[in-house]
Order: sequence, then structure tokens, then C-alpha cells
Amino acid sequence: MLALADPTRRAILQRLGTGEARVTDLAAPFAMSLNAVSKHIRILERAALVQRRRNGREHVLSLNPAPLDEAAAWIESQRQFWNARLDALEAALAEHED
Amino acid sequence: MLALADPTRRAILQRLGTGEARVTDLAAPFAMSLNAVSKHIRILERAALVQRRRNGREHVLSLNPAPLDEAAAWIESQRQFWNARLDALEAALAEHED
DNA sequence: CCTTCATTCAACCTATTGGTAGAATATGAG
DNA sequence: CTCATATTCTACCAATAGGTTGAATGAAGG
Repeated sequence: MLALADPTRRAILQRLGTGEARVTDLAAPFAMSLNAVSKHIRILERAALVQRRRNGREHVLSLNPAPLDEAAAWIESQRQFWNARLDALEAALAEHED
Repeated sequence: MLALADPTRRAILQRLGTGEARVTDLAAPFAMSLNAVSKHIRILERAALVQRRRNGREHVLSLNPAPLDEAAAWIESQRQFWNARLDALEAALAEHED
């Protein structure tokens, strides 16, 4: 599975970009059960995109600063491909920002 | 759906990076029916990652040089996130290349 | 202790995905 | 015309993903 494929998981990563958070904190914005979010977190953890630190009964999540999972490796392998197209992409996206 | 989520589709994009190709050409390397590959191509096309030009009975596919789909937009939005981590990632991946 | 809070585990359900096979369409070749 | 080639269309199927609920675990607080 590509951990980055799901929009909920991407949102979780984005949230963690602003600082660490507990499972409950991460779940709050979503219209789905805590349980479902817990599952997404586990997937991000398996993909080594996210780290877990246990503080008593709270599980504190943070971004893993050195991702080595398949997704990251793939991004690296595709970086040239995308870089070659990001100029055109940026221009096109700029037009859309009105 | 994230068009980039499937490894077959990523392989197709990679192949198209080396030049345009017909459906049959694209399907050849895969241990799956032509039909399945045709479906993948349609998904890449819907995501505007790939263009189709019809030449008689042959459908010639090529990379779309200006992707504007959700996947591309997401990559752009996440680019900062990844760029901030690509240094560590590159170092880590370099170690793996032995 | 007992209860509350934070989280996971286990079982289950449904929609989607990725694949198949076979028929249909349309172009090209003899 | 007829046949082969290139591709899609139309079911159909099995596995998986993403969600649910309810019970289990385990730490904190009165």
C-alpha cells in the first residue's frame, strides 16, 4: 500500500508538520471514529513516515525526519521526473490561484 | 483515486518518460492482460498525467507535459514538505546504494 | 479501589480496486 | 470481402481499503 495515497493520511502528515500531537488531537478534525484515525496512524508508522513516543497513556506522534520507506524511496526515484515538470506545473497552478 | 498509487501505473509513467508508446507496447512488460493495462492507461488519462493521440487503429500515449490533476496539485502542495526532508533522505538512500 | 481517559484489538461490513474473460468496434492488409 | 490487429466495452470476481462498533488494555485521578 502507498501510505500517501489516502487524503486523511496526507492531512495527518500536514498537521504533524506543525508539531507533534496525540492520537485524539489528530482525530479531532475528522468526521470519523478515533479508531479509524488510529488505523491510519499505524499505517503511517509502518511506512516510517511517523514516529510514536509513549508518554503514560498518551501516544505522541511526530513526523519521522528520515523516512526510508517505499513511498519516500519512490519519491526520490521519481524526483527527476517531477522536477523536470515542476516549472510548467508551477506556472499552471499559479494561473489557478485567483 | 490517486492515480500514482498503483505500481503498474508508476511503471507506465516511467516507460513513457523514455518516449511515446502504443497500448500494446506499454502492456508488453507486464504479466497481466492487455485489458488491465488499458484500464490503467484510462486512469492515468483521466488524471491528465498522460495524453492519447489516435493514429488509425493505434492509440499512441505520451506524458502530459502540463499535468493539472489532483495528484500533481498535491505533489506541488507537498513539495515544500518533501524538499525539507530530501537532504536527509538523499543521505540515507546513498548509504543504501552499496 | 473504582472510574475515567487514551488507545488498541478483534470482528465485521461495504465500496472500491485491480484483475479476468469474452464480445464489440474499428482500422489495416491481402 | 475477409481476416487479422489494436483497442475498448461490458459484465464479473476476489482481494483489499476504509470505515464501523464493542470489548480489552493500561495509565491517571479522586
